[in-house]
Amino acid sequence: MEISSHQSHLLEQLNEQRRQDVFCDCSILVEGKVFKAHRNVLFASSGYFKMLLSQNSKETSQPTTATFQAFSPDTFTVILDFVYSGKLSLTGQNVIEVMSAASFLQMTDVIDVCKTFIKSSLDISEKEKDRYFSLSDKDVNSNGTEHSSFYSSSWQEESSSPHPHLSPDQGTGGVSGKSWSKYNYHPASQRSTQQPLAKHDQRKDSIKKTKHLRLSQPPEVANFKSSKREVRTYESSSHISQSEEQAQMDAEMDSGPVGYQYGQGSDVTSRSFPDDHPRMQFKCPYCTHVVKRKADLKRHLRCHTGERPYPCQACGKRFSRLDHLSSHFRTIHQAYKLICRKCKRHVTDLTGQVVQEGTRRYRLCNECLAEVGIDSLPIDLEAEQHLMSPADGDKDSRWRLSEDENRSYVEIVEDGSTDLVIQQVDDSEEEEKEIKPNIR
DNA sequence: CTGGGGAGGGGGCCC
DNA sequence: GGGGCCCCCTCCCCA
Repeated sequence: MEISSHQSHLLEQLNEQRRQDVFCDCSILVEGKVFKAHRNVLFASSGYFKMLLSQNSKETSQPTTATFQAFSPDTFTVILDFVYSGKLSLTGQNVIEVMSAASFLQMTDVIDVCKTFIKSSLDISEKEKDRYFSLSDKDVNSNGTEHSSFYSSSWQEESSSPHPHLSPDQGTGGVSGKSWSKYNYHPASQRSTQQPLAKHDQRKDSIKKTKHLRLSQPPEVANFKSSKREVRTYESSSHISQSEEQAQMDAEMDSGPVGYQYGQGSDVTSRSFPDDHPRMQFKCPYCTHVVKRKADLKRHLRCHTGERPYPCQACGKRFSRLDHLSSHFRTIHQAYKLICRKCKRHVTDLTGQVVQEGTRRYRLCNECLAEVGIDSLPIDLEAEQHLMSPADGDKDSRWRLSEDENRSYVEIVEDGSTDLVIQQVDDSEEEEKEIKPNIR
């Protein structure tokens, strides 16, 4: 026999105990404000606390204290209220900081809700939403919550390793003495967190990891991806009514715009970036990257969303940035080195072809091509297909091929002065499949 | 095994 | 705000 109200009642009781400071065995100090809580509850709700308390599980006799300085008491209030009630009070003003705090505290549910909240307000995310929420492998948890696919895939792929570099022992102040008192949370701008990856780009994992570790920063830094992975591995006890949450989020969205500006108020700026003067900052909701310009954030976000709106008209390979497409086109399709890779003789497009081998493209003269074998797929044939039938999502006239440009790739190659034809398209599923082999 | 080069990708920043 | 350039990094391939 099961009493359905038991869980909520229990949580209410715990929340009441917290308010009255009854049996609270944990103090969290956030910018001078002390929050009382129960270790058990924190342990069960946050991967961060779980690990910290696990490290100090033998020291249960002493009340513990944690100190955070990067997020505000208000933010932690939202977090703590969620822990004890399952209700997350998100607004356009606090969502970034709540998400940042949640990512540090490894609270997956909160992150997901924040992510959805932000995503729904992002103009660039419209088509991405379609992709992630309808086309890609949906990840629906027990509450019916949808997770963006790249998050879930990342977690699943690497769910085995406990985060190696997020250890309380490596903490900023370290875990002092018997407990984790003085365990400080570094400002977001100083953290090196792992960025969630686009699902198709697993290789970047190692790239970014190495890069970020090298660039940074204190070793105690929480790895964003691995943190979430860890949290997911743990059985999170923090539940949230998604329908309620969605309704709340919708209400929030209706109430006002959600900006990415991080630190509109000097309070936020000075808190999160203590070394900086109060100025406009744009913080990535997926990682701790901070940029000065909104356009740069928009560009940066593509590395998280996997959006590649710039397909190469010659080979179909897609790029997240126009300048990368231009660079690709110059180096690959406007080949300056008109020499046969094999015999090193000068070769034109009449006497040879551009051959693709894996990600490499090079020229071979017809003779060497015959020696190598007919099986080598001339890239030109493939490219011709693309040029002859531009992508369907060509909604913007400025991306359209001009009459002069709208000729076969063979023609273009023959004159040796191929012009870059740029076309911005939607990321439809079909196209995604079509070009997938080209995306590494 | 190693070093060099090609290619892709991300960030900063100027125009 | 977008385009574009520069710089840097990593991965991959090849000699």
